[in-house]
Amino acid sequence: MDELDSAIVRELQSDARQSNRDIARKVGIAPSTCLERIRLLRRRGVILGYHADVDLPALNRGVQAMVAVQLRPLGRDIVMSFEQSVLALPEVLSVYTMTGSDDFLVHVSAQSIGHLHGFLLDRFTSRREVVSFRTSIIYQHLRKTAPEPLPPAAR
Amino acid sequence: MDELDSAIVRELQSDARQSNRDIARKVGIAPSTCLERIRLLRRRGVILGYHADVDLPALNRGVQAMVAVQLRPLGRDIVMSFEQSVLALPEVLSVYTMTGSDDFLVHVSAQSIGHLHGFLLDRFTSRREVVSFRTSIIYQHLRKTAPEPLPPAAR
DNA sequence: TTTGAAAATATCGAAAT
DNA sequence: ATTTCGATATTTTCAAA
Repeated sequence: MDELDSAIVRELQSDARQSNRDIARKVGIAPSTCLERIRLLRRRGVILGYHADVDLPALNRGVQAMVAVQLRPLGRDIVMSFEQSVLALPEVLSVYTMTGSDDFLVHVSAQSIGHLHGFLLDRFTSRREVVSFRTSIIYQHLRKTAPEPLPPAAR
Repeated sequence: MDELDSAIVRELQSDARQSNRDIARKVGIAPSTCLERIRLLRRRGVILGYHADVDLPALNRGVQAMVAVQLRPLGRDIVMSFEQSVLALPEVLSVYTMTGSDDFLVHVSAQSIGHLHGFLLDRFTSRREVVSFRTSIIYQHLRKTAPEPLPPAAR
């Protein structure tokens, strides 16, 4: 993971669909070298995948919310089964498992406030392991598409 | 946004770097048609971009946290300036602006717990508009890379 | 939407730096 | 280790049907 790898990763973060040739030119190496570097980054698990970022309203998902969930008892099986089954629901975008008074944050999106409400009533109130949940509507979600490597040593 | 567009979007969500030709074959149309559809999806703003998904530990970002922030007063200028300046910090991955007792959730990652602590002390305690913030360490973040379109009508 | 042809690109091996 | 070159396969791209 040298400076070259970082530069390649940065390019693929900002536009994953540009040609290998363009990336090679921008970072200043031969296309064959670039191709091999990208393959290694993929194989080493540095690059996990390439995904189109899609406008949520265009997918009929105009309303976003964050649901803070408390689960009891907090056994391994119950936690893992909750994570997996919740992530499998169409409305769910991601699941954060965390410390603190809430055990999970579930990022969801739905067609409307009404659909969101129905979804929560159907999928969360019915779960016996869910002790409580609080829902916050998301006005805006700003995401950084190309997080940079952080410096290793000093501060 | 017909069934064909959905199929193309789904392919680009799951692997944004596969060739137009492969996508065309999978969804059962000619490559030229597929190319034109992709261009239109891009121009219409359905597809916002293509981004490599990078392993956070490989970027020296082994520790993730969610910071719930309260801001006062909640004027437009203060809110927007907070969102932008926070997102510009290297450690910040995304900012959720929301309803509820917390005004923002800031998703951050850092080299270590120590770095995270230092970052929070330096960048949040010093802000006069930040009334309070609570930090939760994220054990795991499961993200759905290909959210599907939700059905338009019934429930 | 498709076909077909030209241009651009990806891919690989081998040799060179 | 990386690069350059060359040769081939694949892909993109666009004009025309």
